[in-house]
Amino acid sequence: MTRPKAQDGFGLAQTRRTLPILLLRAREAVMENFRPLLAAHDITEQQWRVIRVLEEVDQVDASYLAQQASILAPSLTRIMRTLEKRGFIQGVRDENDGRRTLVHLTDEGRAFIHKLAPESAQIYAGIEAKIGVDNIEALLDQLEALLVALDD
Amino acid sequence: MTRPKAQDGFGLAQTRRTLPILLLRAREAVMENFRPLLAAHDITEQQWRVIRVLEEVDQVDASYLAQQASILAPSLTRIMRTLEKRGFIQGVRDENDGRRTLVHLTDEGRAFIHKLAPESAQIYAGIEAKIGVDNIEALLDQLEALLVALDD
DNA sequence: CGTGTTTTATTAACGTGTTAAGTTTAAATT
DNA sequence: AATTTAAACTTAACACGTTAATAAAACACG
Repeated sequence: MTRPKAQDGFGLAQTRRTLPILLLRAREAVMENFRPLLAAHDITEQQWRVIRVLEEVDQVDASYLAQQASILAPSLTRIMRTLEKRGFIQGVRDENDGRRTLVHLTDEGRAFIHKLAPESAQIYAGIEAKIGVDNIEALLDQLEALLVALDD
Repeated sequence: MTRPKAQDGFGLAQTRRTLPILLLRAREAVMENFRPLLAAHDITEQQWRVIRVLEEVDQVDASYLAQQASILAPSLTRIMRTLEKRGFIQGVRDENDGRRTLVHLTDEGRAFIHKLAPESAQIYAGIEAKIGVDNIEALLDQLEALLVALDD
């Protein structure tokens, strides 16, 4: 027995309670907690994602990096330029395949991550405390299930 | 008994399984389904949100509209200019409070929504079919709970 | 081989996200 | 009533999202 589905008169669900809106707001509510830290260190959310992915994988091509960080290729091009200017990453042309750019973190980039890591982990722990670790795990499971279900 | 938390060596959760990334990817996976429809009618996701909110409320001030559509004020200023040029909305200065702009849908804007509504509803139904209505409802509940828990 | 196709990445163009600063109008203080 | 403070936008500046077009390298295969 499901609850009645909230709709208007012509088939559209109310905007308040739809996946697009609630996923957007939930993400916004989560990110709000990280913004002060990121702003204090002059790094954007996307740049932070990129170097964190690099910290986990060492050396990868740009396409894989874009996919892992959920960033489109044109954005990654710009972000890499910024991060390279700042000395956090380095991109080198792949010898075996001249089309590819291999990217890796510099020591400076790694040091930057390690500098922010404790506070970042603390912020995430704070979120876990507010929501409940089990609730978060359940939510993550459902989100992964959604991705699988929608993966054409 | 919860599963072990996936972490790296210094406190950060793996990027693959965190709220920011999974909320982003889930939203992306959902929106992908709507993009063809929106593109075919030359309207952005955000513009569509704005006029859909207006369809539900009749006449509101810009601040409330921005909040309901989850759009920041500067973006809404630009979006309203676009939608007004296209004849879908109209903004009028509030007589009682000269700072406010009251916004309402035009007949043309309403007609536009009604034109897209069936296909939009159909797309959402397709998503519901893939994920399961009960799963979606459960997910929406959890997202709303997250918003409440994080609402400082 | 050489030509056509695919893949990888970049550039271009435009719209939105985000923060900060500026404007205009209301409200609050004194 | 005059000044100050707050509220509701708007503008500006820069970064990212998104699609389409371009460039260069690798592949396919006739």
